[in-house]
Amino acid sequence: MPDSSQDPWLSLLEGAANAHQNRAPDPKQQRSRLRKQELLEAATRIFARDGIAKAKMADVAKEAGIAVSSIYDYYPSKEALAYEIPIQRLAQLYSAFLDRAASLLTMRERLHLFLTMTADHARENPDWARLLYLEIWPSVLIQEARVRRSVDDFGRIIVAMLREGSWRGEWDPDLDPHRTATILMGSITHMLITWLLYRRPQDLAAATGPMVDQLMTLLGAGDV
Amino acid sequence: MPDSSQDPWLSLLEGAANAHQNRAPDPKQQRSRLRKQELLEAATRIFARDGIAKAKMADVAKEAGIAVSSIYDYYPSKEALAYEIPIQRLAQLYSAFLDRAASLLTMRERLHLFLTMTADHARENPDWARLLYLEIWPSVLIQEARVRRSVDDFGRIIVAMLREGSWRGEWDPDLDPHRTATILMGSITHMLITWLLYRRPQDLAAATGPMVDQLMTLLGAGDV
DNA sequence: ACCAATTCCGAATATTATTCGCCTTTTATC
DNA sequence: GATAAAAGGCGAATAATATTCGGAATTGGT
Repeated sequence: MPDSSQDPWLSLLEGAANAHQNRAPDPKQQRSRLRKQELLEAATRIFARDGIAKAKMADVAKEAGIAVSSIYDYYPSKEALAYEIPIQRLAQLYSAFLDRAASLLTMRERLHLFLTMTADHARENPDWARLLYLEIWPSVLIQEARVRRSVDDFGRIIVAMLREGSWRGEWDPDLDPHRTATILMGSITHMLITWLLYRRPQDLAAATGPMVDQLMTLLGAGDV
Repeated sequence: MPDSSQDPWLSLLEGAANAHQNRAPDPKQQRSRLRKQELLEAATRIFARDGIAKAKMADVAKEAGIAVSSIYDYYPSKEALAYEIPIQRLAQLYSAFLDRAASLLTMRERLHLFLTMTADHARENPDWARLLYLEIWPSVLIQEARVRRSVDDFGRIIVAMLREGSWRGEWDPDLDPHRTATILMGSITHMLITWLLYRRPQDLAAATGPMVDQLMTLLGAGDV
């Protein structure tokens, strides 16, 4: 295990990758654990199709093949059910990035990878992405700490990587990390939103590379 | 009046500035027209505070000082009421930009002004901005043509200005206008979302200039 | 095989958007 | 300024749907 105490961005990332851990223990019976996961996946499909507000618990129950009232044995409310969805997969993304980032040498490469993986992750999980980017990310209503943290970690990771790169001299040390992070995150999420709503660009995978390349030019050249 | 047939971006902008025109005629009685506007403003406050989904029509009615059932004399549903809000003010923004853009000479200056005015408009109308950027813009659910058009016009205007600037040689003609527009819009809206949710940066007015400047460097230098 | 905990479900309950019927106010016309 | 027609206003139903409740069925451990 790398010594994360030396790298603030790394320890932040490790924390984010583990943030999905429930405080509540898993259900006792095996049947229940399976059902809980099935239910979450059924809910993802229904919520992505109809939007959280308009989706009916009756439809979720039918999709999952259980009774409406049984949903409440697993999640206390429709909201709680909806908010559980992004947490798991965001943590997966952070975790996968953690693995692959280790073998890279520069922060520039890592930043490039992080943005690319974010787009790929959305492309591979479009239902989840609809829910996250179109409904949950910008929601005024989310007070629940775990959700907020998962989402905010995204920005914190980018800011930390930008700081680390400045420190290492990979780009202009005067670059404002928050402003630059806003540009990077905003551009990627806006590309994803456009794709989710209109399927443009048609070939998201092909469009991601040039987009990230153009964004990286913002960083300019460093003194290395 | 300028000859908009020569400038695609200009005719687009003129169309957008007039898009708020209702097809339905205004109510006959003056009392009613005032009430309708008051109701819209009361609804803006309540929806911004609670979110559209959680806001109660009873609260909107109380805020507006009328009976719940009277709301339905003006708007056919809660959704229709919510969606009316962004249309009006977006058209105001486009219209104000149209006025001020006329006196500028370069597309670079116009693009700069458009982005700056967008941020200022949100800062001056935070309730409206919460509704637009946090709830309506990314909503999966919006099929209503007028709302969708108002929002999409924003992107179309930027793309048209980018094309015009390329044509005039103000920047690299190979710049992909859609990709660049995604970066510009995404960055600005993400900055606004962060401000609306967390009030960071604290001084949005002061942060807007540097943000727009940094974005404009993406365009590079042209052959002029 | 049996017990206790868990899971499941149909039937209430509660909340809230929307509709309805009737009364009041305004506007137009003379 | 009287009157009728139209528009505006509201309290009381109605309807849709999230959530709770009580008890039956299932499971896992012994």
